[in-house]
Amino acid sequence: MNDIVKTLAHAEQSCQSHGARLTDKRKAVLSGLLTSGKALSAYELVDYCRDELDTSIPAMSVYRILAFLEQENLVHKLHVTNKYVACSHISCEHAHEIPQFLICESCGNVKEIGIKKSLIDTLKDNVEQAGYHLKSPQLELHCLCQNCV
Amino acid sequence: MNDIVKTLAHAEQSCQSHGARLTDKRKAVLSGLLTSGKALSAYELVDYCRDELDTSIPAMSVYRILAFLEQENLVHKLHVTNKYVACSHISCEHAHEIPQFLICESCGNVKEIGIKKSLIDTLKDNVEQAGYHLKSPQLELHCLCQNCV
DNA sequence: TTTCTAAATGTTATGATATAACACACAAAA
DNA sequence: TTTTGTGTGTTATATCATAACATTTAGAAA
Ligand SMILES: [Zn+2]
Ligand SMILES: [Zn+2]
Ligand SMILES: [Zn+2]
Ligand SMILES: [Zn+2]
Repeated sequence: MNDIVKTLAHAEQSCQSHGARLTDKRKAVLSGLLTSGKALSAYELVDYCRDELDTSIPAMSVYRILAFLEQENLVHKLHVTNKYVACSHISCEHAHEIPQFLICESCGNVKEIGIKKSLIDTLKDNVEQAGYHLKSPQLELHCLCQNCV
Repeated sequence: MNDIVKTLAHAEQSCQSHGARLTDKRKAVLSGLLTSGKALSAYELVDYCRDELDTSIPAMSVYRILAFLEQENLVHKLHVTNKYVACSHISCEHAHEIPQFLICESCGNVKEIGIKKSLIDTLKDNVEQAGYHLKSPQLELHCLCQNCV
């Protein structure tokens, strides 16, 4: 059983644990993201499912499926690029925290990291000092990955 | 002479200082952003120029003008919302640094802040530890402003 | 099993954001 | 005045996303 199959099994487990259903189509979309290892647009996922899995899913459905997967914390949306990535912690036991992303500007690879809480706290302080309240410290940082530096 | 007119004069000065031209149309777009005080989309700026300034500028031109204004550091693009804001430091003398933004999720107001360099350095360290290289530390944070908390 | 219901998916239309390609206008330089 | 480059207009099209309504399907209730 390869990693992706294992991860999909974990994802299914996680959904079932609170009565949500990871259907075949939802699995197809999630596996597309897991396989590519990078961020893909909804329409790129339509293409992937058609070309690689021989599964036709209209764009509208892909958007709905992505919304479901986001809710389940199996997928995250990158707002800066309007693309979607599989969560890196699907197989982890710990509760999911607010994620931070390093996005390679050159090749599109994305790494989901946990930034030290102390740094986030300092950031929060900075924001409060400016008279605002930080709602979601999801950072999406423009980077270069090791291969592309 | 009100604040916006002053700021526009500063902007014109700044352009002239290196041979760039702040044309009437470019001024119209910039003044739209300055007047609104919040982030606007390109198409919202088309509407603003038509309705408030009686100046018809096609969307294509607004995009080109925004690209010009960004290059001049007079405007910044918020990637998370695909909107544009006037720079808060147009009238400042200091060189422009990479900006950070607090975006109110509720009312759309945007505050451009300078986050402490030490914090950004720590962030950079975190990113390097993850094997990536931070290219642009422009942060765009989802917040609530004082009015909306 | 059959019927009912809610969830999931399909279909069609449309809106919103953005860029490409080429034409035209106009101001500064030669 | 002619030339040249910059700015702007026009049209077409790509890309991202949602609304509204129809149909299918899975699971619960009868
Ligand atoms: Zn995650
Ligand atoms: Zn890369
Ligand atoms: Zn600025
Ligand atoms: Zn607000």
